[in-house]
Amino acid sequence: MSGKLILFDGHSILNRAFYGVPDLSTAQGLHTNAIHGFLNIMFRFLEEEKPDYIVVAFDRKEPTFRHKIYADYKGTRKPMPEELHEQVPVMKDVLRAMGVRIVEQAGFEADDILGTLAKRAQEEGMEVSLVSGDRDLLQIATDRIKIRIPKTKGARTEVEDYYARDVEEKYGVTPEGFIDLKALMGDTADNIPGVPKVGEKTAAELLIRFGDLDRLYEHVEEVPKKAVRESLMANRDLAYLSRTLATIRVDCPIELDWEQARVKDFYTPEAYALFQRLEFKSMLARFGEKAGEKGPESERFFRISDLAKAKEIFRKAREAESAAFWIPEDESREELTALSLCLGEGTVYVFLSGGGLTPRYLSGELAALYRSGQALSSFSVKRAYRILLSEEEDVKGRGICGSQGLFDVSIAAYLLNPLKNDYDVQDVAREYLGRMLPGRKQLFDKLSYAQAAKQKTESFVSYAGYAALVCYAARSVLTQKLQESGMWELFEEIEMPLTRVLYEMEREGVAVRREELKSYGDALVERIGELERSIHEAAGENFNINSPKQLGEILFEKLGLKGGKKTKTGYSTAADILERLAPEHPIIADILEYRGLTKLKSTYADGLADYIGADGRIHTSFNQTITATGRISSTEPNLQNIPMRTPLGRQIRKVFVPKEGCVFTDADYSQIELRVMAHLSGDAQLIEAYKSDADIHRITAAKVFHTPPEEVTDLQRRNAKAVNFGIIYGISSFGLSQDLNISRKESEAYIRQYFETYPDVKRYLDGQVEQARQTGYVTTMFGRRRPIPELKSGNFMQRSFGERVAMNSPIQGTAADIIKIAMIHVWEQLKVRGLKSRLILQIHDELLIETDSRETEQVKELLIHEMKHAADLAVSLEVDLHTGKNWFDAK
DNA sequence: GTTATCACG
DNA sequence: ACGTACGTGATAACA
Repeated sequence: MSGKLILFDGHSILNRAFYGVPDLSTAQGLHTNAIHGFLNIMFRFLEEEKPDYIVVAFDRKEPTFRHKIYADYKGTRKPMPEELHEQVPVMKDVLRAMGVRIVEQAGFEADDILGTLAKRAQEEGMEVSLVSGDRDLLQIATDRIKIRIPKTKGARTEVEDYYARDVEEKYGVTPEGFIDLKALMGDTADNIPGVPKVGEKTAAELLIRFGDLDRLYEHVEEVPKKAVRESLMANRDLAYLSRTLATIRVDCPIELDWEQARVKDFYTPEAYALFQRLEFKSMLARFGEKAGEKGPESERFFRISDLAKAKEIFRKAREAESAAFWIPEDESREELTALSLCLGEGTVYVFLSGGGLTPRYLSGELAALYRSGQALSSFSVKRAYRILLSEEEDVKGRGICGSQGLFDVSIAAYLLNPLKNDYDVQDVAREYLGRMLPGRKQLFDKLSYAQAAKQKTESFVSYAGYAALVCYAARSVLTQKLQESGMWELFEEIEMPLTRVLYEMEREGVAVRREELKSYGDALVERIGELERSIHEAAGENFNINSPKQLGEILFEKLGLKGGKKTKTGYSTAADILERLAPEHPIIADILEYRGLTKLKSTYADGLADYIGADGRIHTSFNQTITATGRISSTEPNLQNIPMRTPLGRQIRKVFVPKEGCVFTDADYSQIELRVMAHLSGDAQLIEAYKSDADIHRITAAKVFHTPPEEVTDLQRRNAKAVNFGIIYGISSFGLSQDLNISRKESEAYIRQYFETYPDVKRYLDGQVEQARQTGYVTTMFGRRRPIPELKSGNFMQRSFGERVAMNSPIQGTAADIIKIAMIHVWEQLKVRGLKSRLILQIHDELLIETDSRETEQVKELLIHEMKHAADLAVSLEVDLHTGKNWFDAK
């Protein structure tokens, strides 16, 4: 019999993967990193070797024959961490689902099973590879049994291969010699005793001189060192016992027909379902490749370029129950070179411009379909508005912000699990439709998306078709899940209307004075140069101050400042560390100033300039599916982190200006998160504090420090403020002590006193953690969920993080919900009142309106009103409003 | 592509 | 004993 057998040491590879792969877990909180790592290793070897047979061996938890002869065998071994332990049965399920033969046998270890199978296969004429994470198995290497040990070297994994001759070459002993070596020196990992006084060196010397254990004992008198000789003679039984323990058995009574181990198609429906449950995205892609070859996805998409046919289809579309569409992503024009439309499962049309169809016609038909009131589902409705709204801005009869009946698949998927990175076609298809679609890479092969779109290849048609199909099919599934989880109203009344608001905010953009931005940057350059010279002089050499590595070496080695290591790569040079060091050396102050100025220059002065469009305005993107808590984020550029806290940085806001005839109106919520917490906790003291309409930090300081409010010192107020923030972040005494630069003890006292002052706040926060433990998630006032898988972790750090998140997310999330509601109401009011003023930016608790000078009073009134009344809380929502001729003045 | 740092709420 | 504040995005350095 010939053929190739590959054997895997189950626990050893799983163990290696567990410690080598960063923590991963599913939304349900099941850890999966070891399984993922195992499969990666396994696939890698399978691809390389293309074996005919495969077996994975596992240990059983019952004692083995070794325990019978030596009770302490493996006695020193620590139990497996829970995060790994829970993965073992799942790993076995995965292998079974893939049709991989698992062998385990009571009374024997995986090593014995592997040894037995390897020898048996060799005798039958097979070639054998044995993959294991540890070196114990080297003893069974021969010239036809190759032991393969994956090693993680830096980021890559390398494999060490050992035939018998490689073992001799590297270790100077034969594979059998390995057994005797262990018998003499013992093994702490397995708790094999060995002979006292004999370590690795001595054992190797003895074996080189005498050959093997038997011959060593025949000539034991010839051992030169007295101590060793006597120990050997006194511990003869122990040596032989150790040898037995160390010997891998090759005669286990295993019943295995090789046919049961034959490599078959791993990509079974069972494996698919399991991978999906484990959220193994990249693994599922393997099914996609297979699917591409075999083509079980046999949908046919109708390719349309004929005007008469197109007209007929759009007529049908208006009468269909509902429709889903997809449009190309990177077209900024208000016309369409391609459009796909799904009117029911199996009815997908892909329109391509050219022939009788013009881009103008396609976009017009889609807009008309929207205006007809047809329910439409799509990915990124926000992006689609440029087409949907191309003919007229106001759409009557479609509810708030014209979004009624529109369904954004990505947003729905985001609400159901906001922790994911992507909500694209493949993700949704996999997650909610149980279908693996070919990814772009597979579909377009070497072509980029843009090239494929331009050439309108067959694969482009199928990509477009799938996208519409998925939108259509996902709508009902996602709707049901949103309803079941109590998030339908959140979706329908907040998130969907918001798409329109954000679309128009992005389209409006904000005007930026290019020349002023330039001169702001130029002014920085001079001072940066001065600082650079001064720093290099103080250091005594030129180096790159921007490199934390080089800077750390200069500060902590050359200049000998004490800072120690803080990051895994070297010294930390973060600002808070340097600030503590400032009195030690004048260079520190310069470095901090240099850092601040270069940040302003590169990120803001230079960075923003690249985004000023031909219209003199910056159009950021507001993303609605990024954050875990429900906030929106801003990218390209990020306009939510424009400097504010330092006087110089703040100056940059002067370049953000309203257009001719306008002023800026800027309104921000006063301590919205603290007020939300007062409401959610129902704490009478905190609510009362807010009703008194005074400085909350001062009142808190008075209560916490038992001082009359008017006698509260600045320091006390500052500390109380830090505690207030800490509470919202999911307080920890360590964090607070760091922030205030005080001792752990003092911060603990602050926290204790805070909770004594506001007892229901404590009850509330504890309740959130408890609820998260019970259900796996927390919710905001408006039903938004955040799953917290970290709470199930066995890792203290992860679990603590989960607890803090459980406390913070409902607060941050509710505040995010409230300002979203305010934005929708403000947008609507501007619209119904027929005002020219426009909402242009949102910065979490702040709204900026480019206000027509004749409308300032109206805008002021409506903005304050809508923000204050966006939600009905136990405390009032207060708003600070300013106007100005630029963003600096309006804050 | 990842890491360290720092800008904002 | 563990080693921390919550949520983001952009840049430069370095692998």
